[in-house]
Amino acid sequence: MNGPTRKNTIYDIAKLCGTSPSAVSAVLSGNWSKRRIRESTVLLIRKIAAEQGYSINMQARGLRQARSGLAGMIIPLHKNRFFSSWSQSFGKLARERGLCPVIASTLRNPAEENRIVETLISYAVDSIFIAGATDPDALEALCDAANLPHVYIDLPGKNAPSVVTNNFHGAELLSRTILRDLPHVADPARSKPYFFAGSVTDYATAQRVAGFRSVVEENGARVNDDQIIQCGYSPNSATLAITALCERIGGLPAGLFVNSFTVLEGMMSHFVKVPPEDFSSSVIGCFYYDPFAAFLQFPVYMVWQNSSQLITRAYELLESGVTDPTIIEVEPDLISPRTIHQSPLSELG
Amino acid sequence: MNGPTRKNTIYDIAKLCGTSPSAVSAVLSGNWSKRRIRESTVLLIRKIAAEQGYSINMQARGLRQARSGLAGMIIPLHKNRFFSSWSQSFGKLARERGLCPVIASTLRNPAEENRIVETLISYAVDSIFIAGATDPDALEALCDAANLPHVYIDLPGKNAPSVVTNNFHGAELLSRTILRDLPHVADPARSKPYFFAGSVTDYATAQRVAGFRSVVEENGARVNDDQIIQCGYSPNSATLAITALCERIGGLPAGLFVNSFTVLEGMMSHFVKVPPEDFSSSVIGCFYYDPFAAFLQFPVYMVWQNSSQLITRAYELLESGVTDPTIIEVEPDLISPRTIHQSPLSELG
DNA sequence: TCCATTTGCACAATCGATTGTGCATGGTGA
DNA sequence: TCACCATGCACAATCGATTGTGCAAATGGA
Repeated sequence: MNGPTRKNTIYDIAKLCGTSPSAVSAVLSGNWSKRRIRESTVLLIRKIAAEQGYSINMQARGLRQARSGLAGMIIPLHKNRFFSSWSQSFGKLARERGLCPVIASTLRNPAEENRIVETLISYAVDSIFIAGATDPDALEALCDAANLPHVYIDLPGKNAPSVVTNNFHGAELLSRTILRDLPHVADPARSKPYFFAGSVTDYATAQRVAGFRSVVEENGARVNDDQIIQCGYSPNSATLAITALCERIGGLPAGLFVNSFTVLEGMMSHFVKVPPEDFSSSVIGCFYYDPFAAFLQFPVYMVWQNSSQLITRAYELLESGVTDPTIIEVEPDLISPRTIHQSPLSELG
Repeated sequence: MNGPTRKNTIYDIAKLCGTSPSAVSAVLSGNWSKRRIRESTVLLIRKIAAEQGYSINMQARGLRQARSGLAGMIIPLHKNRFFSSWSQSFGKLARERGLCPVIASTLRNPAEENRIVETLISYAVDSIFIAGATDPDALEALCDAANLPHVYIDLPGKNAPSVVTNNFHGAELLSRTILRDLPHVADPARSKPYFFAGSVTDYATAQRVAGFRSVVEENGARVNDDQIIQCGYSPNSATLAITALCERIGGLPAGLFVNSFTVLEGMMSHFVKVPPEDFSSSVIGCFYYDPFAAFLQFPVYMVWQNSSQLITRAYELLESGVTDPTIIEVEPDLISPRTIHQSPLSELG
């Protein structure tokens, strides 16, 4: 509208109104009553500011107030249904609080994780949500040095509060279902449930393996080492791993506990070569929910992790000022095959 | 390490080094040679700054330089494979340029779109990528008033450059495949291909319908209005729409062109009730790629949109200083059923 | 030896907001 | 009439960086 040359400031508005910049600031920042600005002045300043399309410079405000209004979050990846549902909730809650969300992905690269947290600190974010960090302790040190409130999501940190999915319960739920439906197979090697783990050194995976183990033992059986298969998280290695297993035991196992979405994705490349009828002697569960996985050629039980709860609890922790390493657990849900799960965000598709 | 009370500034570092703050600034911002700072001084300042864990205050720098180093992007939704692959590329390229990505989701709400762009302007982002806006012109006005460079993604704007998928070509590719494989069905109502459109007022959808129509007419047939079904984008309404169509024409149509991921998701609720053998007289294509959709109970042809190219081109436009309403088109690829497409990002799973 | 450069910084203004303080002005009560 | 208080602002310092300018000391050439 005005001049494309420069954005206007409270000084410009003040000149146009015939008032001082401090009056403009007081009016536009909402504390004009504290400063006893006359109502007519308030209206005038508001009118002129609106006419001029004034927009506050948050850098200047942040500098003065030592509070940026930015809410930081790091996630491993945007391009992932799981993490992106966290960002979605995070962004929503940030906006509701008048904050501007800054969500950066680290690509699971520890060096990049550090750099990104440093960047967020440079921009003076008021808090950080750390989700799926590979080296939480290093980030912890950075945040502590900068005196920056932070909360861990899904992977607990040492000296700060965390919100995690109750992986043990979720794994129990899924394992019980698998064992309940476990078809009878004569071959002992094929009659057992197998756990495709990605990597058991992950916090979440370790908890899930524990839940799986507990349910198997509840049923009077035992879990041998060969039932826990660590194939990493890349689809390719998952393809190789399931192919190798099926060759070794002479077919699909009676039960499959798949720990991750990418592992299931990789298995698909093997499954398409399996005759459909073979799936009738196999029950598959995945610690992950996907609407298409719900409609594959064979039934898949899934676990849905409540991302909205996860983020809501994390904000609550932050706002309650907790800094102890409290851990809050959120319960996941079991989703039956051929079910479209209606998450609170699903209508946004 | 030091005091948890306050972050240290160039003034603190200067005091510790016995130099002036301007020397510290020059050294840490990299233009110490321009300012003829002695090398020994450079090393000293760097050493002390590192020891103290100094981190620059980007608010102060941005205020002074009138350049924040923030790269803004708005998308409708994080929780969507499609948009999140854009954010992934956007974040990567921003980081490579030393920028901090700020990606906000608008939930397709025009009011929120406006508020978010205003917020980004307040934070003085250096540029904005506008993806999937519902009201591009309103955002255009805001950006123009703030003199802010911006590029449109996937949906062209009026007065600024845009990068879009070549929806016409993509639709031609998919339509040709559908028509090539179209099974012979006696019933004329069932023998035709149907286009499930979401809403034809969308720019992208209109282009795709045109591509579909062009291929059908190339084959000497015509597209009747009842072949273009506008069912919105919610899974629920898609379920109802496909159910209604199948009832009306007495079964699955010979060809189905599904315009969107969420529409396909909604159709699944109907498809699971369809006997598997019925799919043999039907060919399905979807303008969207999903690894699980690649392995459904029936074959689905898919179109993969090159998100990495889309974003790369957009950065190129921005950096070349183009402000005309140029439109750059990126070619999509056809993906056959039972194929896992290896996108440049897929190894990150 | 002396003037002219060059070197190596320090000083102070500046970006645009917030905020502590101070000061006219007007009204009120004694 | 005068002291006194409330009202309605304006002034100036401040946040932490950048940057134009100035100036002493060192260096070099004649």
